[in-house]
Amino acid sequence: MTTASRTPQAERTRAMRLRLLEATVECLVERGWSGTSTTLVSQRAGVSRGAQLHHFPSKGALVTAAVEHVASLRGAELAEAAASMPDGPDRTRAVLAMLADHVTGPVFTAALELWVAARTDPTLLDAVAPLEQRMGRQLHRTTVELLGTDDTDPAQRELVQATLDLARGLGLATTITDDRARRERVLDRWARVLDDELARAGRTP
Amino acid sequence: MTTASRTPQAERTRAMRLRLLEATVECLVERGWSGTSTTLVSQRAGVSRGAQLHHFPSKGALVTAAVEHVASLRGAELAEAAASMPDGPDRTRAVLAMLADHVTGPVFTAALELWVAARTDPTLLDAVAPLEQRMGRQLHRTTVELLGTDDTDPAQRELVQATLDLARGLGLATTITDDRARRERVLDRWARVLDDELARAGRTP
DNA sequence: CCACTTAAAGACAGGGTTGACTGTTTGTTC
DNA sequence: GAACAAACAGTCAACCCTGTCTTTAAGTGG
Repeated sequence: MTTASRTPQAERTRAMRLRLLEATVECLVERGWSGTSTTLVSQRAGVSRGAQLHHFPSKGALVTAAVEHVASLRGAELAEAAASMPDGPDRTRAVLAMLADHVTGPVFTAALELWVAARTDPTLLDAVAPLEQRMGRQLHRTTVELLGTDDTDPAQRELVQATLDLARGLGLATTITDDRARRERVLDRWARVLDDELARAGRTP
Repeated sequence: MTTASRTPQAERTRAMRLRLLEATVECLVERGWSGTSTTLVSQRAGVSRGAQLHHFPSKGALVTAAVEHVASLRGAELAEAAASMPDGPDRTRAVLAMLADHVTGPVFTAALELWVAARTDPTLLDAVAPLEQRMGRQLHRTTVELLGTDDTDPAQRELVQATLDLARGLGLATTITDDRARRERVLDRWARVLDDELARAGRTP
């Protein structure tokens, strides 16, 4: 027999790849896109350069995989936050808080780096664009569900879209100047406006 | 004589620097931050590497100067747009259109690249942060003026801030997926909501 | 007209990055 | 257990990027 194996190769592979992907994301967050070299990633992951190139033959392959990894992280983060959403009058504000947490966390930061880099890198764009679209839709759907809006009504739909764009904008602003107080004030205001306008547009909570 | 000079040195210097700065911005827009090498910039500007390093001794100096150049471009762009703002009921929508044009143009794109790069580059951050803050304030002031809001009223102030953050978010979204129709719909909706809420907050037009 | 300063050109070294390549170990399959 | 394939390790060459240095040209002021 082939005997029971001590350490299955599939397992080793998975672990190796995961370490590399996580190191890639860390580098992205700490050093930015141009500061993320394959050498640095392999060092940080504690993986030899040879092993790295075995699993990801090029930087493009590594980063593309990292993009998907980030996407799944984002999905998980989102689902988790959505699960523990309180009911009551403060629900709208809580949903906005969730969005704000999302766009001020490391996963969004990594995504932002990839996003900006992809703008001028066709290869990367091919990998990032569809994923971003998918994530965008999922975020929209989740938000609609949490807010209890009717997505077939243009008014409500566009208000949700505006909310998501606002969140993105706040996230971007945060990367360079982290003014939490300002962010909170804007979100407080937005929550009121949103409830107000959604009610007017005929939301049925 | 002292004689009248054929080509004054001051003029030559100005022209040289301007060519380099514009080439830098072009590179930033077309190639992104990591694709912007000093060599490429000098080639693109039609300036020898020696001359480039004479005017800007380091990449940091070049980019810092480019940041200021971008800032002044942004300021000019803004002032120009603000000057030709129509009166009447569509004024709010026109202001939003101006903001949208601003965040979808090349100058914003270049600024975005610098912004993201500065996040992980202390030297660059020192140059970018104050300028960005200045530009942010100017944009806010201009918007307040154009919308005719009372900036001492928290509600109106926060609505303006939200509007600017929304614009930033739309600009960011545009860099990767340019969905003009969606943008227009969101802005149409937001114009209505904004007028509505500003009226409620007591704006006196 | 001559000393002086600034502008411009281009070669060069040092450092870093990527991916190809060779060799070694470890699991898998017959 | 022997052949085979996959995983892993590390070196190396080619390349690019930055910034220093030397050299040449051009404008300026006495």
